[in-house]
Amino acid sequence: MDGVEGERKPARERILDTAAELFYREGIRAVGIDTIIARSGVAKMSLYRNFASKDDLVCAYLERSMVQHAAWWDRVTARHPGDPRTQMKALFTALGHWIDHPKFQGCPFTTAAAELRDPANPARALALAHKRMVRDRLHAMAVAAGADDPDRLCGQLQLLMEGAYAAGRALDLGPGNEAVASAAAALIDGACAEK
Amino acid sequence: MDGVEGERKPARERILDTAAELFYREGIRAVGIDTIIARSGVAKMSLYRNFASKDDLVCAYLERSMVQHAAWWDRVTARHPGDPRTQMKALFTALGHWIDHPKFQGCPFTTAAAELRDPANPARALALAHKRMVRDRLHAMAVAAGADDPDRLCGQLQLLMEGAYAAGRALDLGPGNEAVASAAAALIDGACAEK
DNA sequence: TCTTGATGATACAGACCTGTCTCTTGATTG
DNA sequence: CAATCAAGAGACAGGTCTGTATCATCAAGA
Repeated sequence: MDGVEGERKPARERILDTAAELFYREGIRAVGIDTIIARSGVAKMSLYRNFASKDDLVCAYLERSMVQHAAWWDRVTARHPGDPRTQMKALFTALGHWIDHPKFQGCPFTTAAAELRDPANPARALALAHKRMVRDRLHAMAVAAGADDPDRLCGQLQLLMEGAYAAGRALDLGPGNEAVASAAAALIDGACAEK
Repeated sequence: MDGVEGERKPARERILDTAAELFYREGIRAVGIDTIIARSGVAKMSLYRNFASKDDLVCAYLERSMVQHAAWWDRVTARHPGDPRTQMKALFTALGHWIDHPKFQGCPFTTAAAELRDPANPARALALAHKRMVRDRLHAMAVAAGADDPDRLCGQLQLLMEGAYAAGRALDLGPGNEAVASAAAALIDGACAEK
C-alpha cells in the first residue's frame, strides 16, 4: 500500500508495464504471452490470475494508454488557458517533438486497429473509441477558437494528426517535426481568418 | 518449353489475386497459407512451387501493389499535363474519393509496415521504399509548381496523405473526402501563393 | 501407348501460441 | 510453531501456422 521505493511492484503492474512496452515497440500480435512472462519475471499463472486472457491484457494496455494520452493533452493545453487557437497549435508542436523521440513508434491505437481487424475485438473497439474522443476534443477546440467551419477544421486537423503518427519513425520518413507544426498553423490560421 | 502462351489463369496468378485481396482486407498476419490455398482452389504445393515462402508471396503482393499505385498516380496526373499545381490537388481529390470506396482499408504499405516490424523483413523494406518513392514524386511536383519551400510543402502533403489513409475506413472516422481535398488545397495554395 | 510435366489432395513434421494444471516456495499471521 | 495464501516454476494439452513429402490425376505429345 505504501509503495516504498525499494520494494518490487506488484505482479499485475510489472506485467502491464512489460506488456505495454513490448506491445508498443514490437506489435501486439508479435509479442506472445511467454515473452511477457519472461521479461517481467512473473509466473504464467500470475498473469492469468490478473488478466482473463491476452485480449484482456491488450485492453488494459490500451486503457492505460488512453489515460496517459488524455493527461498529455491536458498538460499541453493547460499552458495556454482560455486560448484555444494557441492550444491547438501547441498540441501539434508537441506532437512534432514526440515524433522525433527515439521511442516513438506511431500511434498505439492506430497500430492496434491495424493489427486487430476483427470488428468484434474489444481492443479494436477501444482504439476506435479513443479516436472519437480525440475528434470530439478537437471539435470543441475548433468551435471555441471561432473557426468558420469547425467540422471542416476538425476533420483536417485529425487527418494531419493521423498523418504525423503514420509518417514518423514507423515509416522512416524525414523529420516531420517542422512540417507538423507548420501545416497545423496554416490550416488553423486559414480556418479562423477574421471576417 | 519456354513458350509461355497465356493460359487462362495459371495457378500463380490465382494465388496472387487471392492473397492480395485477403492480405489487404484482413491483414497479412491474419491470413494463413491454408486460407489462401482454400480460397484460390489451388494445391499447397502449387503455391510453394511458385513462391519460395509466405514472405516471398507478401513481397510479390506489395510489388504488384506498387505497380498499380504508380499507374493510378500517372492516370490522375495525366489529366492535367504541364500543370503540377492542379496535378497535386487532383491527386488529393482522387484520394478523398478512394477513401470512401467500400473496399478501402487504408494504405497497404503502411499497414504492412505496421504488421511487420522486423527491420530485416524484405516486405517492410518494400513498403518503406514505396513511401520514399511517393515522397520523391511529391517533391518533384512541389518544385515544378514553384513552391517557395518545396521540402516543407512536400512534407506537409505527405503527412496529409498518410493521415487520409489512416483516418479512412480503417478508423471509422467521418467522411474524409472533403477534408482531404480542402486541406491539400489550403496547403498548396498557401505554399505557392507569392509568386 | 508411353512419357513427361503440371497440378490436386492429403498427411505430416516441427515450431509456436494460448491457456490450464500441479507442485513448490516463502512470507505473514494467529 | 502452525496455518494460510499469493506467487514462482514448469509440464502439458490443444490448437494453428509454415513448409515438406507422397501419391493420384490429367493432358499433351512422340
